[in-house]
Amino acid sequence: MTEVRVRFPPSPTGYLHIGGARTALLNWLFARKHGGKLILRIEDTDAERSTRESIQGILDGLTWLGLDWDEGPYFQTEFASDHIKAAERLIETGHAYKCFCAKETLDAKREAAMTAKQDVKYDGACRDLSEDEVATREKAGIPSVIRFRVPRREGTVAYEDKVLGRIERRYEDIEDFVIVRSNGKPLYLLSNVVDDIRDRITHIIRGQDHMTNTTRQVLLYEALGAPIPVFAHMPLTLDLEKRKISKRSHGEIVAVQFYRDRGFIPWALCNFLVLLGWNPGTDQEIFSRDELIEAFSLERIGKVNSVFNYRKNDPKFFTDPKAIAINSHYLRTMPIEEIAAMVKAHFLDRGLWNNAYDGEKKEWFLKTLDLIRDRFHTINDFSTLGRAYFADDYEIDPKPLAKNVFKHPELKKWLPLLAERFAALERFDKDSSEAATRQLAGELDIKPGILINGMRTVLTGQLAGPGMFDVLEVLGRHRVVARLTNIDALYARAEE
RNA sequence: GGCCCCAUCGUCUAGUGGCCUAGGACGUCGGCCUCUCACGCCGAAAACAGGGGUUCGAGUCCCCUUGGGGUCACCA
Repeated sequence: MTEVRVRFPPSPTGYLHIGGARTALLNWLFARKHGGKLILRIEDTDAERSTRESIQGILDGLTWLGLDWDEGPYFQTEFASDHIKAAERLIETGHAYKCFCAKETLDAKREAAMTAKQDVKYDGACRDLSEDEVATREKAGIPSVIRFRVPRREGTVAYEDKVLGRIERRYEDIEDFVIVRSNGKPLYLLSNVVDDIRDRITHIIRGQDHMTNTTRQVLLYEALGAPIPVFAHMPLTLDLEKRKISKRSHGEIVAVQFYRDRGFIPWALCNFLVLLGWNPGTDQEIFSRDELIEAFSLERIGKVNSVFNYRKNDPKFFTDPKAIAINSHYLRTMPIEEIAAMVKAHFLDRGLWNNAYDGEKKEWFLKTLDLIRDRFHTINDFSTLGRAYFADDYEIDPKPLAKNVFKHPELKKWLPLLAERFAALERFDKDSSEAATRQLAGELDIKPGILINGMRTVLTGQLAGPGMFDVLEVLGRHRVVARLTNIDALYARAEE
Protein backbone atom coordinates (compact mmCIF):
# COMPACT_ATOMS: atom_id res chain seq x y z
CA MET A 1 0.00 0.00 0.00
CA THR A 2 1.37 3.40 -0.92
CA GLU A 3 2.02 6.04 1.66
CA VAL A 4 -0.79 8.43 2.43
CA ARG A 5 0.22 11.96 1.54
CA VAL A 6 -2.08 14.92 2.12
CA ARG A 7 -1.47 18.62 2.00
CA PHE A 8 -2.67 21.89 3.42
CA PRO A 9 -2.18 24.64 0.84
CA PRO A 10 -3.18 28.02 2.26
CA SER A 11 -2.86 31.15 0.22
CA PRO A 12 -1.12 33.72 2.37
CA THR A 13 -3.55 36.56 1.91
CA GLY A 14 -4.53 36.98 5.53
CA TYR A 15 -4.51 35.31 8.90
CA LEU A 16 -5.47 31.70 9.50
CA HIS A 17 -9.21 31.51 10.01
CA ILE A 18 -11.25 28.74 11.50
CA GLY A 19 -12.27 27.39 8.12
CA GLY A 20 -8.65 26.97 7.14
CA ALA A 21 -7.79 25.60 10.54
CA ARG A 22 -10.53 23.03 10.18
CA THR A 23 -9.24 21.98 6.77
CA ALA A 24 -5.74 21.69 8.18
CA LEU A 25 -7.03 19.72 11.14
CA LEU A 26 -8.86 17.17 9.02
CA ASN A 27 -5.85 16.69 6.78
CA TRP A 28 -3.63 16.37 9.81
CA LEU A 29 -5.94 13.81 11.40
CA PHE A 30 -6.07 11.78 8.23
CA ALA A 31 -2.30 11.80 7.86
CA ARG A 32 -1.78 10.80 11.48
CA LYS A 33 -4.42 8.14 11.32
CA HIS A 34 -2.74 6.43 8.39
CA GLY A 35 0.83 7.07 9.36
CA GLY A 36 1.11 9.33 6.36
CA LYS A 37 2.61 12.71 5.68
CA LEU A 38 1.12 16.17 5.83
CA ILE A 39 2.69 18.61 3.42
CA LEU A 40 2.39 22.32 3.99
CA ARG A 41 2.45 24.28 0.80
CA ILE A 42 2.10 28.03 0.63
CA GLU A 43 0.21 28.94 -2.51
CA ASP A 44 1.67 32.34 -3.10
CA THR A 45 1.27 32.62 -6.85
CA ASP A 46 -0.86 35.66 -6.34
CA ALA A 47 2.15 37.78 -5.56
CA GLU A 48 0.17 40.97 -5.17
CA ARG A 49 -1.86 39.69 -2.29
CA SER A 50 0.66 37.45 -0.59
CA THR A 51 2.50 38.87 2.36
CA ARG A 52 5.27 37.78 4.67
CA GLU A 53 3.23 38.55 7.80
CA SER A 54 0.43 36.46 6.50
CA ILE A 55 2.69 33.46 5.98
CA GLN A 56 4.05 33.82 9.48
CA GLY A 57 0.55 34.22 10.87
CA ILE A 58 -0.56 30.98 9.28
CA LEU A 59 2.48 29.10 10.52
CA ASP A 60 1.97 30.51 14.01
CA GLY A 61 -1.68 29.56 13.96
CA LEU A 62 -0.98 25.97 12.96
CA THR A 63 1.77 25.67 15.52
CA TRP A 64 -0.43 27.05 18.25
CA LEU A 65 -3.15 24.55 17.35
CA GLY A 66 -0.60 21.78 17.62
CA LEU A 67 -0.98 20.77 13.98
CA ASP A 68 2.49 19.82 12.86
CA TRP A 69 3.47 19.06 9.29
CA ASP A 70 6.01 16.66 7.86
CA GLU A 71 7.20 18.49 4.77
CA GLY A 72 7.42 22.11 3.84
CA PRO A 73 6.51 24.77 3.93
CA TYR A 74 7.02 24.67 0.20
CA PHE A 75 6.37 27.82 -1.74
CA GLN A 76 4.43 27.48 -4.93
CA THR A 77 6.23 30.32 -6.66
CA GLU A 78 9.47 28.36 -6.41
CA PHE A 79 8.01 25.78 -8.74
CA ALA A 80 6.80 28.18 -11.40
CA SER A 81 9.05 26.59 -14.02
CA ASP A 82 7.43 23.21 -13.36
CA HIS A 83 4.06 24.76 -13.99
CA ILE A 84 5.14 26.43 -17.21
CA LYS A 85 6.77 23.26 -18.44
CA ALA A 86 3.56 21.40 -17.81
CA ALA A 87 1.63 24.03 -19.74
CA GLU A 88 4.03 23.73 -22.66
CA ARG A 89 3.68 20.00 -22.61
CA LEU A 90 -0.08 20.41 -22.74
CA ILE A 91 0.24 22.61 -25.79
CA GLU A 92 2.51 20.08 -27.46
CA THR A 93 0.12 17.26 -26.79
CA GLY A 94 -2.81 19.30 -28.03
CA HIS A 95 -4.41 19.62 -24.61
CA ALA A 96 -3.96 23.37 -24.51
CA TYR A 97 -3.70 26.30 -26.86
CA LYS A 98 -2.82 29.94 -26.98
CA CYS A 99 -5.67 32.40 -26.81
CA PHE A 100 -5.30 35.95 -28.00
CA CYS A 101 -8.68 37.25 -26.95
CA ALA A 102 -8.44 40.47 -24.95
CA LYS A 103 -9.47 40.21 -21.33
CA GLU A 104 -11.59 43.32 -21.68
CA THR A 105 -13.77 41.97 -24.44
CA LEU A 106 -14.15 38.67 -22.63
CA ASP A 107 -15.13 40.46 -19.44
CA ALA A 108 -17.65 42.51 -21.35
CA LYS A 109 -19.14 39.41 -22.94
CA ARG A 110 -19.37 37.68 -19.61
CA GLU A 111 -21.02 40.62 -18.02
CA ALA A 112 -23.51 40.88 -20.84
CA ALA A 113 -24.30 37.19 -20.62
CA MET A 114 -24.76 37.41 -16.87
CA THR A 115 -27.18 40.30 -17.05
CA ALA A 116 -29.04 38.61 -19.87
CA LYS A 117 -29.22 35.61 -17.51
CA GLN A 118 -27.44 33.49 -20.04
CA ASP A 119 -24.80 30.90 -19.55
CA VAL A 120 -21.35 32.45 -19.47
CA LYS A 121 -18.65 30.49 -21.19
CA TYR A 122 -15.63 31.24 -23.30
CA ASP A 123 -16.73 30.95 -26.90
CA GLY A 124 -13.61 29.14 -28.10
CA ALA A 125 -12.62 31.82 -30.59
CA CYS A 126 -8.94 30.83 -30.50
CA ARG A 127 -9.46 27.15 -29.95
CA ASP A 128 -8.89 26.15 -33.53
CA LEU A 129 -6.38 28.71 -34.71
CA SER A 130 -3.89 27.32 -37.23
CA GLU A 131 -0.18 27.46 -36.58
CA ASP A 132 0.09 30.28 -39.07
CA GLU A 133 -2.62 32.27 -37.39
CA VAL A 134 -0.93 31.85 -34.05
CA ALA A 135 2.41 32.91 -35.52
CA THR A 136 0.92 35.97 -37.13
CA ARG A 137 -0.64 37.15 -33.90
CA GLU A 138 2.50 36.55 -31.93
CA LYS A 139 4.47 38.50 -34.47
CA ALA A 140 1.99 41.33 -34.15
CA GLY A 141 2.75 41.37 -30.45
CA ILE A 142 -0.73 40.42 -29.30
CA PRO A 143 -0.50 39.05 -25.77
CA SER A 144 -1.87 35.57 -25.17
CA VAL A 145 -2.91 33.29 -22.36
CA ILE A 146 -2.84 29.53 -22.43
CA ARG A 147 -6.15 27.78 -22.26
CA PHE A 148 -6.88 24.16 -21.55
CA ARG A 149 -8.67 22.46 -24.41
CA VAL A 150 -11.62 20.74 -22.79
CA PRO A 151 -12.49 17.65 -24.83
CA ARG A 152 -15.57 18.23 -26.91
CA ARG A 153 -17.31 15.04 -26.39
CA GLU A 154 -20.55 13.65 -25.13
CA GLY A 155 -20.80 12.43 -21.60
CA THR A 156 -19.35 13.54 -18.34
CA VAL A 157 -16.20 13.86 -16.34
CA ALA A 158 -16.71 12.01 -13.10
CA TYR A 159 -14.91 11.17 -9.91
CA GLU A 160 -15.76 9.39 -6.71
CA ASP A 161 -15.87 11.78 -3.82
CA LYS A 162 -15.22 10.22 -0.42
CA VAL A 163 -17.79 12.49 1.14
CA LEU A 164 -20.27 13.25 -1.61
CA GLY A 165 -20.20 10.10 -3.66
CA ARG A 166 -20.06 10.16 -7.43
CA ILE A 167 -19.81 13.63 -8.91
CA GLU A 168 -20.43 14.18 -12.59
CA ARG A 169 -20.26 17.14 -14.88
CA ARG A 170 -20.84 17.25 -18.58
CA TYR A 171 -17.91 18.18 -20.78
CA GLU A 172 -19.97 20.75 -22.57
CA ASP A 173 -20.60 22.56 -19.28
CA ILE A 174 -16.90 23.14 -18.81
CA GLU A 175 -15.34 26.04 -20.64
CA ASP A 176 -11.79 26.17 -21.91
CA PHE A 177 -10.19 27.63 -18.82
CA VAL A 178 -7.02 29.68 -18.60
CA ILE A 179 -4.01 27.95 -17.10
CA VAL A 180 -1.30 30.52 -17.79
CA ARG A 181 -1.68 34.30 -17.68
CA SER A 182 -0.57 36.59 -20.47
CA ASN A 183 2.36 37.63 -18.30
CA GLY A 184 3.55 34.04 -18.29
CA LYS A 185 2.53 33.27 -14.72
CA PRO A 186 0.67 30.03 -14.13
CA LEU A 187 -2.76 29.98 -12.52
CA TYR A 188 -4.03 28.10 -9.52
CA LEU A 189 -5.87 25.35 -11.37
CA LEU A 190 -2.66 24.27 -13.09
CA SER A 191 -0.11 24.98 -10.38
CA ASN A 192 -2.16 23.18 -7.80
CA VAL A 193 -2.38 20.03 -9.90
CA VAL A 194 1.26 20.09 -10.95
CA ASP A 195 2.33 20.53 -7.33
CA ASP A 196 0.05 17.79 -6.11
CA ILE A 197 1.46 15.44 -8.73
CA ARG A 198 5.03 16.34 -7.83
CA ASP A 199 4.31 16.04 -4.09
CA ARG A 200 2.68 12.68 -4.75
CA ILE A 201 -0.51 13.71 -2.98
CA THR A 202 -2.83 10.74 -2.57
CA HIS A 203 -5.83 12.38 -0.92
CA ILE A 204 -7.16 15.87 -1.40
CA ILE A 205 -9.28 16.93 1.53
CA ARG A 206 -10.68 20.39 0.99
CA GLY A 207 -13.84 22.46 1.19
CA GLN A 208 -16.84 22.04 -1.05
CA ASP A 209 -16.12 25.45 -2.50
CA HIS A 210 -13.52 23.63 -4.62
CA MET A 211 -15.99 21.25 -6.20
CA THR A 212 -16.18 23.02 -9.52
CA ASN A 213 -12.40 23.16 -9.63
CA THR A 214 -12.21 19.45 -9.18
CA THR A 215 -13.83 18.39 -12.43
CA ARG A 216 -11.49 20.69 -14.31
CA GLN A 217 -8.52 19.44 -12.38
CA VAL A 218 -9.45 15.85 -13.11
CA LEU A 219 -9.16 16.80 -16.77
CA LEU A 220 -5.72 18.21 -16.06
CA TYR A 221 -4.61 15.04 -14.32
CA GLU A 222 -5.76 13.01 -17.28
CA ALA A 223 -4.05 15.26 -19.80
CA LEU A 224 -0.87 15.16 -17.78
CA GLY A 225 -1.07 11.40 -17.58
CA ALA A 226 -1.07 11.35 -13.80
CA PRO A 227 -3.12 9.17 -11.47
CA ILE A 228 -6.12 10.93 -10.00
CA PRO A 229 -5.99 11.29 -6.23
CA VAL A 230 -8.88 10.59 -3.90
CA PHE A 231 -11.01 13.65 -3.35
CA ALA A 232 -12.97 14.41 -0.20
CA HIS A 233 -14.93 17.64 -0.17
CA MET A 234 -15.88 18.63 3.30
CA PRO A 235 -18.92 20.78 4.00
CA LEU A 236 -18.37 24.46 4.54
CA THR A 237 -18.62 26.46 7.71
CA LEU A 238 -21.21 29.19 7.39
CA ASP A 239 -21.98 32.31 9.38
CA LEU A 240 -25.28 33.16 11.04
CA GLU A 241 -26.64 34.33 7.70
CA LYS A 242 -25.44 31.09 6.14
CA ARG A 243 -22.70 32.78 4.18
CA LYS A 244 -19.34 31.18 3.76
CA ILE A 245 -17.16 32.56 6.48
CA SER A 246 -14.26 34.63 5.35
CA LYS A 247 -11.69 36.78 6.97
CA ARG A 248 -12.72 39.65 4.81
CA SER A 249 -16.28 39.88 5.97
CA HIS A 250 -16.13 38.46 9.48
CA GLY A 251 -13.01 39.87 11.00
CA GLU A 252 -11.44 38.63 14.18
CA ILE A 253 -14.25 36.37 15.34
CA VAL A 254 -13.15 33.81 12.73
CA ALA A 255 -9.41 34.25 13.26
CA VAL A 256 -7.50 31.53 15.06
CA GLN A 257 -5.45 34.32 16.59
CA PHE A 258 -8.57 35.66 18.28
CA TYR A 259 -9.09 32.43 20.14
CA ARG A 260 -5.51 32.37 21.24
CA ASP A 261 -5.80 35.91 22.51
CA ARG A 262 -9.03 35.17 24.31
CA GLY A 263 -7.51 32.33 26.29
CA PHE A 264 -8.66 29.28 24.41
CA ILE A 265 -6.96 25.97 24.91
CA PRO A 266 -5.62 24.96 21.48
CA TRP A 267 -6.84 21.41 21.56
CA ALA A 268 -10.25 22.51 22.78
CA LEU A 269 -10.60 24.61 19.66
CA CYS A 270 -9.56 21.64 17.51
CA ASN A 271 -12.06 19.47 19.32
CA PHE A 272 -14.78 22.00 18.62
CA LEU A 273 -13.82 22.43 14.98
CA VAL A 274 -13.71 18.75 14.17
CA LEU A 275 -17.31 18.44 15.30
CA LEU A 276 -18.35 20.92 12.64
CA GLY A 277 -19.20 18.46 9.91
CA TRP A 278 -17.77 15.31 11.38
CA ASN A 279 -18.85 12.90 14.07
CA PRO A 280 -17.63 9.54 15.25
CA GLY A 281 -20.99 7.81 15.07
CA THR A 282 -21.09 7.50 18.84
CA ASP A 283 -22.12 9.94 21.53
CA GLN A 284 -18.55 10.86 22.28
CA GLU A 285 -17.77 14.54 21.79
CA ILE A 286 -14.65 15.07 23.85
CA PHE A 287 -11.54 13.45 22.43
CA SER A 288 -7.92 13.34 23.36
CA ARG A 289 -5.55 13.65 20.44
CA ASP A 290 -5.00 9.91 20.25
CA GLU A 291 -8.68 9.17 20.58
CA LEU A 292 -9.55 11.52 17.77
CA ILE A 293 -6.87 10.19 15.47
CA GLU A 294 -8.16 6.72 16.18
CA ALA A 295 -11.80 7.64 15.65
CA PHE A 296 -11.35 9.82 12.59
CA SER A 297 -12.39 8.75 9.13
CA LEU A 298 -13.31 10.45 5.88
CA GLU A 299 -16.43 8.36 5.64
CA ARG A 300 -17.95 10.07 8.65
CA ILE A 301 -17.62 13.56 7.31
CA GLY A 302 -21.12 14.89 6.76
CA LYS A 303 -22.46 16.48 3.60
CA VAL A 304 -24.23 19.35 5.24
CA ASN A 305 -22.75 22.80 5.76
CA SER A 306 -22.66 23.83 9.38
CA VAL A 307 -23.30 27.16 10.97
CA PHE A 308 -20.66 28.66 13.17
CA ASN A 309 -23.06 29.95 15.78
CA TYR A 310 -20.96 32.73 17.17
CA ARG A 311 -22.31 35.39 19.43
CA LYS A 312 -21.06 38.83 19.90
CA ASN A 313 -21.19 41.24 22.76
CA ASP A 314 -22.07 38.52 25.22
CA PRO A 315 -19.64 38.53 28.14
CA LYS A 316 -19.98 34.82 28.71
CA PHE A 317 -20.38 33.53 25.18
CA PHE A 318 -18.18 35.67 23.02
CA THR A 319 -18.26 33.00 20.32
CA ASP A 320 -20.12 29.76 19.62
CA PRO A 321 -21.49 28.58 23.00
CA LYS A 322 -20.47 25.04 22.24
CA ALA A 323 -16.89 26.13 21.68
CA ILE A 324 -16.95 27.84 25.05
CA ALA A 325 -18.48 24.77 26.66
CA ILE A 326 -15.80 22.51 25.24
CA ASN A 327 -13.11 24.92 26.30
CA SER A 328 -14.43 25.10 29.86
CA HIS A 329 -14.63 21.36 29.93
CA TYR A 330 -10.94 21.08 29.16
CA LEU A 331 -10.19 23.89 31.56
CA ARG A 332 -11.63 22.03 34.49
CA THR A 333 -10.56 18.51 33.58
CA MET A 334 -7.04 18.80 32.20
CA PRO A 335 -4.13 17.97 34.50
CA ILE A 336 -3.56 21.06 36.60
CA GLU A 337 0.10 21.23 35.61
CA GLU A 338 -0.91 21.71 31.98
CA ILE A 339 -3.33 24.44 32.94
CA ALA A 340 -0.59 26.02 35.01
CA ALA A 341 1.73 26.17 32.02
CA MET A 342 -0.88 28.05 30.01
CA VAL A 343 -1.69 30.35 32.90
CA LYS A 344 1.99 31.06 33.31
CA ALA A 345 2.32 32.19 29.72
CA HIS A 346 -0.73 34.34 30.15
CA PHE A 347 0.46 35.85 33.44
CA LEU A 348 3.84 36.59 31.96
CA ASP A 349 2.02 38.44 29.26
CA ARG A 350 -0.03 40.43 31.76
CA GLY A 351 2.75 41.13 34.21
CA LEU A 352 1.08 38.99 36.85
CA TRP A 353 3.67 36.25 36.98
CA ASN A 354 5.73 35.60 40.08
CA ASN A 355 8.72 33.31 39.76
CA ALA A 356 7.90 31.81 43.13
CA TYR A 357 4.95 30.12 41.42
CA ASP A 358 7.54 27.87 39.85
CA GLY A 359 9.47 27.56 43.08
CA GLU A 360 8.46 27.65 46.72
CA LYS A 361 4.89 28.73 45.93
CA LYS A 362 4.33 26.13 43.26
CA GLU A 363 2.13 23.96 45.40
CA TRP A 364 0.07 26.97 46.42
CA PHE A 365 -0.19 28.09 42.79
CA LEU A 366 -1.45 24.74 41.59
CA LYS A 367 -3.86 24.45 44.47
CA THR A 368 -5.25 27.89 43.82
CA LEU A 369 -5.70 27.28 40.11
CA ASP A 370 -7.41 24.03 40.87
CA LEU A 371 -9.71 25.74 43.34
CA ILE A 372 -10.89 28.49 41.01
CA ARG A 373 -10.84 26.88 37.58
CA ASP A 374 -14.25 25.24 37.87
CA ARG A 375 -16.22 28.31 36.98
CA PHE A 376 -13.85 29.76 34.42
CA HIS A 377 -14.28 29.51 30.69
CA THR A 378 -10.91 30.60 29.38
CA ILE A 379 -7.33 30.92 30.53
CA ASN A 380 -7.79 34.67 30.52
CA ASP A 381 -10.30 34.41 33.33
CA PHE A 382 -7.46 33.66 35.73
CA SER A 383 -6.12 37.17 35.35
CA THR A 384 -9.48 38.90 35.30
CA LEU A 385 -12.09 37.12 37.39
CA GLY A 386 -9.34 35.46 39.40
CA ARG A 387 -7.12 38.47 39.81
CA ALA A 388 -7.69 38.84 43.56
CA TYR A 389 -5.88 35.56 44.15
CA PHE A 390 -2.70 36.84 42.58
CA ALA A 391 -2.66 40.57 43.10
CA ASP A 392 -4.04 43.26 45.35
CA ASP A 393 -5.16 45.63 42.62
CA TYR A 394 -8.32 43.77 41.73
CA GLU A 395 -11.60 45.42 40.86
CA ILE A 396 -14.68 44.85 42.94
CA ASP A 397 -17.74 44.08 40.92
CA PRO A 398 -20.35 46.74 41.75
CA LYS A 399 -23.21 44.30 41.66
CA PRO A 400 -22.20 42.13 44.63
CA LEU A 401 -20.82 45.20 46.32
CA ALA A 402 -24.31 46.62 46.43
CA LYS A 403 -26.03 43.35 47.12
CA ASN A 404 -23.69 41.73 49.61
CA VAL A 405 -21.92 44.63 51.26
CA PHE A 406 -23.71 47.95 51.15
CA LYS A 407 -27.04 46.34 51.75
CA HIS A 408 -25.85 45.55 55.26
CA PRO A 409 -24.31 48.76 56.56
CA GLU A 410 -23.20 47.07 59.74
CA LEU A 411 -20.69 45.05 57.74
CA LYS A 412 -18.51 48.12 57.93
CA LYS A 413 -17.97 47.17 61.56
CA TRP A 414 -18.54 43.42 61.34
CA LEU A 415 -15.93 42.68 58.70
CA PRO A 416 -13.06 44.35 60.60
CA LEU A 417 -14.32 42.57 63.68
CA LEU A 418 -14.13 39.29 61.80
CA ALA A 419 -10.62 40.20 60.75
CA GLU A 420 -9.70 40.61 64.41
CA ARG A 421 -11.05 37.16 65.17
CA PHE A 422 -9.07 35.69 62.30
CA ALA A 423 -5.96 37.47 63.47
CA ALA A 424 -6.39 36.04 66.94
CA LEU A 425 -6.80 32.47 65.74
CA GLU A 426 -4.13 30.07 66.82
CA ARG A 427 -4.16 28.41 63.45
CA PHE A 428 -5.75 29.88 60.35
CA ASP A 429 -7.23 27.26 58.10
CA LYS A 430 -10.46 26.20 56.55
CA ASP A 431 -11.99 24.72 59.69
CA SER A 432 -10.87 27.33 62.17
CA SER A 433 -11.91 30.23 59.98
CA GLU A 434 -15.31 28.70 59.43
CA ALA A 435 -15.78 28.12 63.13
CA ALA A 436 -14.79 31.69 63.88
CA THR A 437 -17.13 33.06 61.25
CA ARG A 438 -20.09 31.06 62.47
CA GLN A 439 -19.25 31.93 66.04
CA LEU A 440 -19.29 35.64 65.25
CA ALA A 441 -22.50 35.34 63.27
CA GLY A 442 -24.04 33.66 66.28
CA GLU A 443 -22.92 36.40 68.59
CA LEU A 444 -24.27 39.06 66.28
CA ASP A 445 -27.42 37.01 65.78
CA ILE A 446 -27.19 37.17 62.00
CA LYS A 447 -27.10 34.54 59.32
CA PRO A 448 -23.56 33.37 58.56
CA GLY A 449 -24.28 34.01 54.91
CA ILE A 450 -24.19 37.73 55.50
CA LEU A 451 -20.60 37.57 56.69
CA ILE A 452 -19.63 34.95 54.14
CA ASN A 453 -21.02 36.71 51.11
CA GLY A 454 -19.83 40.05 52.34
CA MET A 455 -16.28 38.87 52.67
CA ARG A 456 -16.40 37.05 49.38
CA THR A 457 -17.13 40.31 47.68
CA VAL A 458 -14.45 42.20 49.56
CA LEU A 459 -11.82 39.50 49.31
CA THR A 460 -12.31 38.34 45.73
CA GLY A 461 -14.25 41.16 44.11
CA GLN A 462 -16.67 38.61 42.77
CA LEU A 463 -20.31 37.74 43.23
CA ALA A 464 -19.57 34.05 43.19
CA GLY A 465 -16.68 31.76 43.74
CA PRO A 466 -15.46 28.62 45.42
CA GLY A 467 -16.44 27.71 48.97
CA MET A 468 -15.49 30.69 51.05
CA PHE A 469 -13.38 28.90 53.60
CA ASP A 470 -11.33 27.25 50.91
CA VAL A 471 -10.78 30.71 49.54
CA LEU A 472 -9.66 32.00 52.92
CA GLU A 473 -7.13 29.24 53.26
CA VAL A 474 -5.69 29.88 49.84
CA LEU A 475 -5.62 33.63 50.28
CA GLY A 476 -3.83 33.28 53.58
CA ARG A 477 -4.37 35.04 56.86
CA HIS A 478 -2.25 38.02 56.07
CA ARG A 479 -4.14 39.10 52.97
CA VAL A 480 -7.53 38.21 54.41
CA VAL A 481 -7.02 40.28 57.52
CA ALA A 482 -5.59 43.20 55.60
CA ARG A 483 -8.39 43.30 53.06
CA LEU A 484 -11.10 42.92 55.67
CA THR A 485 -9.61 45.55 57.94
CA ASN A 486 -9.07 48.04 55.20
CA ILE A 487 -12.74 48.05 54.33
CA ASP A 488 -13.20 51.73 55.17
CA ALA A 489 -11.60 52.66 51.91
CA LEU A 490 -14.37 50.85 50.14
CA TYR A 491 -17.04 52.85 51.87
CA ALA A 492 -15.14 56.05 51.39
CA ARG A 493 -15.04 55.40 47.70
CA ALA A 494 -18.72 54.57 47.61
CA GLU A 495 -19.68 57.77 49.38
CA GLU A 496 -17.85 59.97 46.96
C1' G B 1 -29.16 32.92 -14.75
C1' G B 2 -25.92 28.06 -16.07
C1' C B 3 -23.55 24.13 -13.57
C1' C B 4 -22.59 21.37 -8.98
C1' C B 5 -23.90 20.13 -3.95
C1' C B 6 -27.15 19.93 0.21
C1' A B 7 -31.99 19.68 3.41
C1' U B 8 -33.58 16.08 11.28
C1' C B 9 -34.58 20.40 17.63
C1' G B 10 -32.23 27.65 18.10
C1' U B 11 -26.96 25.51 17.00
C1' C B 12 -23.64 20.95 16.29
C1' U B 13 -25.49 16.25 15.16
C1' A B 14 -27.20 10.38 15.53
C1' G B 15 -30.27 7.89 12.16
C1' U B 16 -27.97 3.65 5.73
C1' G B 17 -36.78 0.53 5.49
C1' G B 18 -39.42 -2.04 10.90
C1' C B 19 -35.05 -1.39 17.26
C1' C B 20 -37.97 6.16 16.04
C1' U B 21 -44.01 7.34 20.81
C1' A B 22 -36.72 10.40 16.33
C1' G B 23 -31.31 9.63 20.36
C1' G B 24 -27.02 12.73 22.17
C1' A B 25 -24.42 17.50 22.94
C1' C B 26 -24.48 22.88 23.54
C1' G B 27 -27.84 26.64 24.66
C1' U B 28 -32.70 27.72 27.23
C1' C B 29 -36.11 26.72 31.40
C1' G B 30 -37.28 24.09 36.19
C1' G B 31 -35.45 21.15 40.46
C1' C B 32 -31.71 18.94 43.86
C1' C B 33 -27.05 20.25 46.29
C1' U B 34 -25.47 24.99 48.94
C1' C B 35 -22.42 30.46 52.30
C1' U B 36 -22.67 32.41 46.58
C1' C B 37 -21.76 30.83 41.76
C1' A B 38 -20.05 26.97 39.04
C1' C B 39 -19.51 21.73 38.79
C1' G B 40 -22.42 17.38 39.33
C1' C B 41 -27.14 15.01 39.24
C1' C B 42 -32.52 14.89 37.90
C1' G B 43 -36.32 16.80 34.72
C1' A B 44 -38.83 19.96 30.76
C1' A B 45 -39.73 22.57 26.25
C1' A B 46 -37.50 22.00 21.33
C1' A B 47 -36.73 18.98 14.77
C1' C B 48 -37.69 14.86 10.23
C1' A B 49 -39.16 21.89 4.66
C1' G B 50 -43.79 20.67 1.47
C1' G B 51 -46.16 17.41 -1.99
C1' G B 52 -46.38 13.03 -4.68
C1' G B 53 -44.83 8.06 -5.33
C1' U B 54 -42.33 2.84 -4.17
C1' U B 55 -43.35 -0.57 -0.02
C1' C B 56 -47.05 -4.57 4.37
C1' G B 57 -44.10 -0.48 6.52
C1' A B 58 -40.27 5.75 4.97
C1' G B 59 -36.68 10.53 8.74
C1' U B 60 -34.39 6.51 5.89
C1' C B 61 -35.48 4.81 -1.46
C1' C B 62 -37.43 7.66 -6.13
C1' C B 63 -39.62 12.20 -8.38
C1' C B 64 -41.29 17.23 -8.12
C1' U B 65 -41.62 21.84 -5.52
C1' U B 66 -39.50 25.01 -2.11
C1' G B 67 -35.37 26.56 0.54
C1' G B 68 -30.07 27.00 1.37
C1' G B 69 -24.99 26.85 -0.14
C1' G B 70 -20.94 26.77 -3.61
C1' U B 71 -19.04 28.19 -8.22
C1' C B 72 -18.99 30.62 -12.97
C1' A B 73 -11.44 35.57 -12.82
C1' C B 74 -5.38 36.44 -16.84
C1' C B 75 -7.69 35.13 -7.27
C1' A B 76 -6.41 30.98 -4.55
